[in-house]
Amino acid sequence: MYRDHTCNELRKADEGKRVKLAGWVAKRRNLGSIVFIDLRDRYGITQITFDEAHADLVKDVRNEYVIEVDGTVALKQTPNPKLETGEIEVLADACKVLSAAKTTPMIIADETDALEDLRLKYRYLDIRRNPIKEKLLVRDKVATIVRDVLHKDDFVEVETPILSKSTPEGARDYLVPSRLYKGKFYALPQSPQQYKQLLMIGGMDRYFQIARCFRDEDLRADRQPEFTQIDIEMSFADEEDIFAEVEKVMRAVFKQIKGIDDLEFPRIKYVDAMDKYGSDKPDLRFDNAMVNVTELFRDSEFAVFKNCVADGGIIKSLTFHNAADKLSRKKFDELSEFVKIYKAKGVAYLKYENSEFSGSVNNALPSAEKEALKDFLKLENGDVVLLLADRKNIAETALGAVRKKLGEELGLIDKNRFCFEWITEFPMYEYSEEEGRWVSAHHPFTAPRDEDIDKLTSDQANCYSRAYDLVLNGYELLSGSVRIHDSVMQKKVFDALGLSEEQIKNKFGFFIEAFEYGAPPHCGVGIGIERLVMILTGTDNIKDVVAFPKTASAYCLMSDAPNVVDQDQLDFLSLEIKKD
RNA sequence: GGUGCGUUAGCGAAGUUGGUUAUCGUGCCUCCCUGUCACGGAGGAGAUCACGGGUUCGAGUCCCGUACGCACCGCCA
Repeated sequence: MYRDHTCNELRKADEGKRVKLAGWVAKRRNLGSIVFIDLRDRYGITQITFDEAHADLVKDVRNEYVIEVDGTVALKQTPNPKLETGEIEVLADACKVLSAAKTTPMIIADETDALEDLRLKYRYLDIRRNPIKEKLLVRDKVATIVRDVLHKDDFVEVETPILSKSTPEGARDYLVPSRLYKGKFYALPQSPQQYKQLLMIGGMDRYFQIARCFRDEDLRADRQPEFTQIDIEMSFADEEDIFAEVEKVMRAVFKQIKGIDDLEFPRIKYVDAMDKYGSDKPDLRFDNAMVNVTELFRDSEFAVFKNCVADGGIIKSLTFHNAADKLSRKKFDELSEFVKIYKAKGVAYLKYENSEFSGSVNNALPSAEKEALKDFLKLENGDVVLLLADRKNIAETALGAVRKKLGEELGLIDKNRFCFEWITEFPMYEYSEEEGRWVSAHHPFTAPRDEDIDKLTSDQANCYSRAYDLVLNGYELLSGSVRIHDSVMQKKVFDALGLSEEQIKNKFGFFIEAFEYGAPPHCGVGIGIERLVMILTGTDNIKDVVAFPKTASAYCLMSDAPNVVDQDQLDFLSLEIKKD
């Protein structure tokens, strides 16, 4: 036996007790003939004291050595309120080195000066630090709560294949070459989508899985190439059923982890979200909705606005109260540069202070137009109005990005709030310039809105679906949809996507066939567990909640994956590496 | 695929208009210290300034390219 207590277990009441602890040397403080060691394990830290008679025991012990210590619990002369075990120490009389350690390349403490790339290279050391360790513990807790809630509601956890079939129409797949079938490939699942729908056809009624998913696309601060989804599917259910179940899961998670039990789940249609917030995942922790002011400037004396409207564009406004003295000329210049990222030409602004206007378009706009704007937006002294004129989607997206940026910079976001919203009725299709055809906005098994069924193949641009997202604090937490369970309707969607009989058969053959043997109405979701844990733990970096994450270029700094393989391995797979 | 920022002892940073021996903090090593908990004090070691090329009498500093890291746009059914 290496230990009979953990490093966060002993308290005042244990005074005099003989104990055995084991862990890592977090810190060694040598005061001459007395030596203090902070012993660390997963649970916490306990101070071990080696007095004059025993100091020699740890003469050669250094930071991060793994040691086993015997001793007696004693009260500290001066307690340390920063530690849970701060009132006691263990007076050691024996110490055994279980493992020596080299000097670590980074300081292993809550506050480390190491940058992220070094922390990724030595991730196992980083995991010893509380900030990372605690996030992994929260993640474990979330998974436990989710399993608990869903099991109580009769959901069955079923594992689906990792070696699966390449799914066209979507993200790039990670491919795995087959040895037995020369020239053929498995694909790692982007999500268990088709399998879970087949489970519904298999009568599995209520399914869930904590499922690893893989997408070979470029990364972001909130996106990894492999990630985990709480995947749920329900039969004989529609939006109301799945929303209720997801809300139940979220309430349980936030109650047990955050002690919060007043969550709300408002619903916003996709078109309204884009109109008001310029995003399909708006952060509703602050209001500041955009307002369409196109009509006010249809006949504007300001040519830029007038021409924009004449060309079919729109003008969006965004107001910030009491911000006139907080936003400088320089900041607006910066914003005008910022919106160019989103292909907008720039952003204009007006300040209304002391009942007077100023700002970039103050001179360009006649008083009457400014007064009309003031009345329309009910402007008050101290207000700042940003105006962006452009094509509809550019104006919405660019000003929406400004909304998010200034919301953060002006401190409008209450970090302690958790604002959910369901975004509903996403477009059924998006036009792909690249492919020159309509593609599924969600996936081709998504059901259209009942009232749009006649638009499926005739008016793709105005056809909306029964797809939905759950957004939390500006993050897309989950996506889902009511699925098509009718072969005839499915055929129509494939037609709209321009897929031939042949292509349908090749790409989805087995899946389509299954629907001919009795498919129940069903719907489901996939909840991104990393994003949920990110928000619960207050980080904006997905790597913080993944044990062994990849870099922004999908590389593992610790293991150096991906790597070159032996010629033998390639030969088995009948693969040849093409020279550039 | 694109844009921006970054790369200087183990780690984190400074380094001015290009100019002598590259600075600071921390970590590491040695010594001193019986109540520390970011212990304290004294001393010491530790750098091909990411890589390749160029400009220059002279480059950590300026220019070009490459690699890597980060963020964003495209992408992510």
